[in-house]
Amino acid sequence: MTQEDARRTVGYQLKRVQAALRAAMDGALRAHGLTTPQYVCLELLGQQARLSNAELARGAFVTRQSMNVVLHNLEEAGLVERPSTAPTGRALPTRLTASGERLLEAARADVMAIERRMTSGLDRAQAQILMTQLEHMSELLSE
Amino acid sequence: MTQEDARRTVGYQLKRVQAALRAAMDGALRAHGLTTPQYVCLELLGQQARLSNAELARGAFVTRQSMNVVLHNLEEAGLVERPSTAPTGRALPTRLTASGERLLEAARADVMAIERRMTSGLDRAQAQILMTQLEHMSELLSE
DNA sequence: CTTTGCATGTCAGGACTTTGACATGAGTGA
DNA sequence: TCACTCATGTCAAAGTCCTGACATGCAAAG
Repeated sequence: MTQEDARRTVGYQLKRVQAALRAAMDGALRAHGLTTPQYVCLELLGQQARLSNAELARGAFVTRQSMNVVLHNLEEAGLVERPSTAPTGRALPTRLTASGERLLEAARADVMAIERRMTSGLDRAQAQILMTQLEHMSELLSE
Repeated sequence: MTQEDARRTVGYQLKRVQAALRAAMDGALRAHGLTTPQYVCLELLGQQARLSNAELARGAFVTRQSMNVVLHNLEEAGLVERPSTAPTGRALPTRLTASGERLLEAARADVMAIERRMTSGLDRAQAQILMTQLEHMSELLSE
């Protein structure tokens, strides 16, 4: 067994790419005053408004508690708004503010550039296959 | 733009798989009394002994400080050993103990099973291509 | 109607990780 | 020889995140 063997697993390379991606995103988002979890939260809200804290947490793969502090920070910055009282149940549906939408659009441009750079070695068909494979792998692990 | 668009990026699916993988590994390793970072550390040492703390940190994609506490915990558990004084420079080359090797082998079996389950939708050739693509993506992000 | 289960928001506490900083040792070039 | 650079280990402090727990509100089964 050579020294390379453990690094030659899909799991290890997955972690390596994810670490590099996270670092790249942190760097790019710093210019916008955002952290990566904050950006993910804005992105989720940009695609579907009225998401609750718990739904956002699942979408960002963090706990409700972690998303809660992210949400509070975004609210203090005036980027999102939540009703002070729940319209139904306990869920507080969150929305982007106007400045939140503007910041999201600006930040998204930089993040998309990173995504394109990361996948610049793949053509569109390959990228599509890769994404399908990744989706399948998630499902295989969750069952 | 539909609500699915942001989730349909390679970056998002990457994070999703990595989260599922981390959860699966945490669950499997708990039976061995190990955390995922601890296992990664043991695995790196199993393939190449005499690695320094800084080298292990880079291999596990964490900071030196984080790896340092991992190493101290492993040392307390008698799974690794470090010289109290540096043979050259400041680096303290770490080695697995006999019980560390035994635990690594037992834990590795479970982790490999997870890796196989994750990639069970791919044949050997596809898995190889996937790993090569991931390696390339890391390099594109780091440059 | 009651009760049971389930999901949500929230609090407290602890564990883990990082940022920033500093001193030490090795190698390099002037 | 000497200053400079680089990498390493280590300390302090802060931030981040999670585990565990609890109360509230809705829905479904009894």
